[in-house]
Amino acid sequence: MSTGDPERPGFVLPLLLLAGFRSLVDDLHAELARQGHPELRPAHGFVLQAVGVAGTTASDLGQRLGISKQAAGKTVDRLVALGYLERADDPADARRKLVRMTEKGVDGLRRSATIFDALREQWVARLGAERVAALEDDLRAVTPPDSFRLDVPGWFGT
Amino acid sequence: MSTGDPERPGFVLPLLLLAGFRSLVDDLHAELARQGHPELRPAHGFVLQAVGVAGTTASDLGQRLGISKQAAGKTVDRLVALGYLERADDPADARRKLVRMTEKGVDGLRRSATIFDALREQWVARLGAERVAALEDDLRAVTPPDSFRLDVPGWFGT
DNA sequence: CTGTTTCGACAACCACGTTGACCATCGTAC
DNA sequence: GTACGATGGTCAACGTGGTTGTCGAAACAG
Repeated sequence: MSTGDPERPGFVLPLLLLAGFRSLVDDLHAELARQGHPELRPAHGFVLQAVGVAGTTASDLGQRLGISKQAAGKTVDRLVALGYLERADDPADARRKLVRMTEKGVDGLRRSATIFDALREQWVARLGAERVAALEDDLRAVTPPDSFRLDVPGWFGT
Repeated sequence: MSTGDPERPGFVLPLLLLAGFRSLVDDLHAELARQGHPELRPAHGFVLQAVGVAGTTASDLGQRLGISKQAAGKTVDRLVALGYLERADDPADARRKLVRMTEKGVDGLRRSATIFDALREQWVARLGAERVAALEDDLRAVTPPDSFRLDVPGWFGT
């Protein structure tokens, strides 16, 4: 931080983690915008990932993301409006509405993966493959295995 | 991710970074709640940090956090309502309203620092001091030096 | 004294989350 | 076969953390 205060050691670790994450995500979306997906927002990639190629329902999506079914439904609405997802009726159950990726959605997700791979390569180029692998191993060791959620209540919120 | 898809290598790095950050922040706020600060939200710590012991103004705060002065003002409103910040007139400039931490604010910030220190110690206990230091060094090497911002547009937003 | 800049506030809006309520449908148990 | 509980989707109201645009009051430079 730029504030002139103590700079307790503990503060820098979370800040660095956040900075690393933000750095990757910012770079990803700058590149995605260049590749024809300027509307894709950081959270959208996670949602597309959670929808998966097989498709899902809003309720299930909510569970996967650790958010309410209503929130999941709203997010799906936005992605549908942007053309990344589409809804279809489930012939076997009239209550359910299947959520599937469109071609555009698949393209966005595929490009995201490719760009993330390239960004990881940049880290490897700068740090060396072992350091990056060690970083991942260490983070895996200190984070709960189920923490691939994307709830981030309110982001940071509520 | 639990989705049965390719698991491109690039995807896991940002996810791990986020998981590490979230893990620290979640633990921090669980402990802060236990220590009498249940209302403190993740973003608030960064704001208090940015306000600093010297105090500041809403506009300046916005610049430090990389957000608009209006957004900074609203955040200050909330922290004031919670009793963590207070506003005072600037005797030298009738336009400005100084923003300062209250005793409660100082207490919350001090406790946050202490808890973060303890959490870092847990990582050291699990990974060893050199690995944690290496992790920090590596992250510093791959993130822009100015990236201690807390804008996170919209979270992840807008 | 006048014009420009700056600060704080207000209003409208958006993204993303929350609860609570409600209706339609499905599956089961009787 | 029907009544009933569980499930899926949606609507409404709300909270938080952002955005932009406008505006008045105070400061400052000419």
